[in-house]
Amino acid sequence: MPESDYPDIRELHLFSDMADEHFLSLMRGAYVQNFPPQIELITEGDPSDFLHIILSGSVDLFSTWNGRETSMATVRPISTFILAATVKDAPYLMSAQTLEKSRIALIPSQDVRAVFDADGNFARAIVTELAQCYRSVVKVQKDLKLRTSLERLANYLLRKQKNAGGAAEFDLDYEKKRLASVLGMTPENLSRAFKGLQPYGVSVNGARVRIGDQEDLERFAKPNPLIDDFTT
Amino acid sequence: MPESDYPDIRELHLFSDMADEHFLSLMRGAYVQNFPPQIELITEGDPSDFLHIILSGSVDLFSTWNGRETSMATVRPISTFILAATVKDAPYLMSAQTLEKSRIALIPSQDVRAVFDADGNFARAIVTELAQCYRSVVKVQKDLKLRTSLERLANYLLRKQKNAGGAAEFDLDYEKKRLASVLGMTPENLSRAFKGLQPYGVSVNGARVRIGDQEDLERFAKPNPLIDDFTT
DNA sequence: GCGTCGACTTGATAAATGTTAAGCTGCGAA
DNA sequence: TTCGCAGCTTAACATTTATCAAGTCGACGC
Repeated sequence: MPESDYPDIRELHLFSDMADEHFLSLMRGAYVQNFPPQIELITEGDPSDFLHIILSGSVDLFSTWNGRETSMATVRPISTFILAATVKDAPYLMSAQTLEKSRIALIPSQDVRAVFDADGNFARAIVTELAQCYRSVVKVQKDLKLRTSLERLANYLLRKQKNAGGAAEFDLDYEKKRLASVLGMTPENLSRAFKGLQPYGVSVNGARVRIGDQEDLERFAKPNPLIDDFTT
Repeated sequence: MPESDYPDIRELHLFSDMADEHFLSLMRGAYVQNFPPQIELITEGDPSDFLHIILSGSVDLFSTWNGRETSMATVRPISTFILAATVKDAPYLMSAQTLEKSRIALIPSQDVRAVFDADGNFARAIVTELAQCYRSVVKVQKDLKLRTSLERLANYLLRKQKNAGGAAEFDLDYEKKRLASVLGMTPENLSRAFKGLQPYGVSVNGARVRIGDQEDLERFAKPNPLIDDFTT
């Protein structure tokens, strides 16, 4: 891996507290690759040979069963993914494909496990990261089980709006087909759901969303930090 | 905590490799309590003051939103729960209530975090535990998003059967109302789903389930280790 | 400009799931 | 024993969501 990439990775919470010696040993075995869009990086069920770190671009994590497919999450820079499979030395549970041109660092899983055994700070950082991941998935599960698709969309839009600094207008950051899959519905149903939110002041034009009356939408969506706040 | 409880807890993977000194310091601050059935041990949103370890009985983890409630998981001895909230010092995401008379150990969260900082072996054990929890929730999410309720029930029954040693008959281990909630459906729909599995040789009498033709049911259920095998 | 393609939308219809209400059944208390 | 109740089932109906089939629209290449 080019040394110019070291600082970005070193800044990641996961690597910031570990000993230099261990960090360098991880980096020596790692390499960086550029991938075009729509490349399948990982296939679920395969052994977890590498811990992946996305440096630029974006990656979709998805799963399939019996001819069906669903999008589980989207990964954006700079973060790792498939950490749990790496530390457990277990098969990947999700597949991964690039959504756009992406730069990705790959660290051999056995190196990660070796350093994890040797460096307590690294182990502790992994704990924090995994706890975060776990809590995020629990929130998604609550979202899926407790809300209708209309409510999921409404809360999704409010979260995006918050991310966009609270602006009344913002852009969806991926295609609607994928958004539908993330929210656990069909594209057709997503179209209808957007219509269903019009009475609460939501309008859409392509990828551009406008929330006319945030309070009105919130009265309907009833956002809850124990489901919608992914920072805690 | 009575010293007679130490060995059971010490055997838990989470505590088996840590230094004696640290284990004892955790136990000194801990205590054990017996709870009657239907007692709410934890309320979601509360600060995570204790790591809980269930020594006997069983505990339901559930969540609520907007007047709705869903069962997220059931915890059985001997294991910990609410580990992620403890290590992150973040609010509980789920509530917990005893299903039956239960004996539960409580370790102050701040003690866990302190020992976690001091003991690398403990930190590593927490990583393995959290990775396991994370992967389990991902599997549940795949189950929810990729399968219909009939398919979820069919695969649930096959998993239970495996747990029961492959016997053709076995007992459901909690009431159907709760099972319905775990599987993400209403009790009425669960009744219909059991009927819907009759053509595949499933019969039910109270809590007793009989799988007449396992292969036939498997042809319908299409179980997949990346969803249904909770040991990896 | 023209055609083509993919993303999205729309409407009609079907399937899955939830809701409401009623009734059954087994069990424990009076 | 009888009553009352909780858990479960059933049936009718309502709602939600998916599926299928057109149809619109805009981007792109030729």
